[in-house]
Amino acid sequence: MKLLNRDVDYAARALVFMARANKPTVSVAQMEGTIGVTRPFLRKIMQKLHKAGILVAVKGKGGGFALARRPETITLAGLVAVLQGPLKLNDCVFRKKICQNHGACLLRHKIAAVEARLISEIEGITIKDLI
Amino acid sequence: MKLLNRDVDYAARALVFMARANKPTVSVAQMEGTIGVTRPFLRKIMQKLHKAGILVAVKGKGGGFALARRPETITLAGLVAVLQGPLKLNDCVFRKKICQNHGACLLRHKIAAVEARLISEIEGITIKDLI
DNA sequence: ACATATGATACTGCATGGGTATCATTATGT
DNA sequence: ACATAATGATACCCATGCAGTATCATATGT
Repeated sequence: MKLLNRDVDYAARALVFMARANKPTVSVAQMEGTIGVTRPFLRKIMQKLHKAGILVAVKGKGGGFALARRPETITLAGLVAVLQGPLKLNDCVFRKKICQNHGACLLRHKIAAVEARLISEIEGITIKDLI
Repeated sequence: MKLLNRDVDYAARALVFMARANKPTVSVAQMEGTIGVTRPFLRKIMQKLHKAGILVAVKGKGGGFALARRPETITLAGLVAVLQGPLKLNDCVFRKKICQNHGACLLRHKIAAVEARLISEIEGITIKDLI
């Protein structure tokens, strides 16, 4: 099981790169070498971050992306939510059925608590922490 | 992302069933209805648990499985280890390469800490807790 | 012998993640 | 105007892993 998929991993690196760059915009072409990923792949990630309001995009020659917020307000939990969807440690196999098995329900309950703590931990990690 | 796959989920239910049954052995046929899973599928899970030393198996008519240890010593972390492989939240995309990106390494470091806490939490959940 | 168990293994179908390709749109510089 | 450099949007492919099935071998109680 992976907590972070590659999108989140690359996104974190790209955002750190941008936070350090201290320029109006940074293009994907300027990052791809350092990040170590192909341009189309990184672009797809950046576009998702843009749609999510984490990045500002400037089209056209000389354009690129910029952080839409300060690094300390961009959390790992936010990146995970955008690039992986919500964390659901608690994906119950019962789904639509009514849960008759008390043991399993206790399990849900306990896992939900673990999930909540996990989320609060990754909410506490920001891009600023990674610079 | 799922913390627990179905194997672990069904395994937990089966082990709780067995702990409650208070019989020398419980066969898969006796459990399948309550657990809500087909016999061959549950058997595969039980066999893994047997190989891992969590269950004792008795072959032949009237046979079945029994817990090899007391419920309070069978942890969720143990089931995960057997049925999903080790938790690696920290699957670094750099792998063989030397990590040159400081930001990413800070990320590893922080995720490793999260992982350690997560594991200790699921080590604290036992079958006895679910009965 | 037969019915009932587990042991072991191989196979299939499907969902997901990782990654690529393509075309459209927008802005800049000459 | 035109070439260039950038993002926007989408569709697609492929490898992997999960979920589930099927089959045969082995052991045991009646």
